[in-house]
Amino acid sequence: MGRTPCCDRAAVKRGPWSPEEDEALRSYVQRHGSGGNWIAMPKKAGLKRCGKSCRLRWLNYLRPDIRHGGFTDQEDAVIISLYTQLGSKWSLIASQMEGRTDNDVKNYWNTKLKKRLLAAAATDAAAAAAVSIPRRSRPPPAVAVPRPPPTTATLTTSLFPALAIPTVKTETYTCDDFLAPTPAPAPAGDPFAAADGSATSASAASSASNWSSADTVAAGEAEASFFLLDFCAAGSHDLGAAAGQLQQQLPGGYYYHALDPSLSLV
DNA sequence: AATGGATCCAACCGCAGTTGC
DNA sequence: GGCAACTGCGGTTGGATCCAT
Repeated sequence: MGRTPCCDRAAVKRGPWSPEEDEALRSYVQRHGSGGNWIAMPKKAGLKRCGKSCRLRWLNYLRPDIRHGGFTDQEDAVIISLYTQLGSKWSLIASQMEGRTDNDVKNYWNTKLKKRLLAAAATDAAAAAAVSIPRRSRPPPAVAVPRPPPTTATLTTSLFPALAIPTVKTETYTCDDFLAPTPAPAPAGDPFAAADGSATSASAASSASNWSSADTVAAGEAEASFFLLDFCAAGSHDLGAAAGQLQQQLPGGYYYHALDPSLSLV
């Protein structure tokens, strides 16, 4: 037995909204709210629309606080970061971005960001092949550091200081945190897979990360890891400086990190 | 100017979770 | 506890627009 339809499809209008319908919906919601009942609302507002359609139109288009298009680089970074940590939880991601809807973020990811990541991953792979660097084959760092036990601490970063993201990391980072995980085979159909068939950091960004640090997502895969490894090996524990240098050395990449300079490597 | 492919994004669909009876 | 109604969400679709040829 199928699910009861939310409305009579034959009796409701579908497709693009007219300016008159928009105005009717806007004025009704602004005067009365949705009344906690989107199903009953269209009739009260004089609209021949399904309640779900009204709700979607209001949330995604008519709400006064919505911004459309023109995503900034900072917003790109936030989306990539949150996508890596949360996966396709578009509503959750959008809730951390002022004036953005889940639909907007989802569309932006699917039409632009994902392609940008794909292109960057391809460039990355070509560059790595050109210099014949054995990826993830370096010896372990000389610095032996104890890893703090995982917690559910709130992660505070410079880009979204008040964002409470469940994370398995404490706020103390170790050099180990900047190592890419053991290369896993890419899932079937992974567009970001490396030439050898292993998953890349972009794979992770596209399907929820398995990186050990929530803040080094998609960090240019091994290049970023190696850089931070060297940084640690050189004896520096200044995470803020590491982030800055990494950004300079791998410009225009798809990596993202919002390392809080107040944090430090141990 | 015509056309066909690519891109964008609003809107729809169906499922899962929540709520109230 | 069971059921139906409702809400919220993520995936997908299709029409409009853009752009290259």
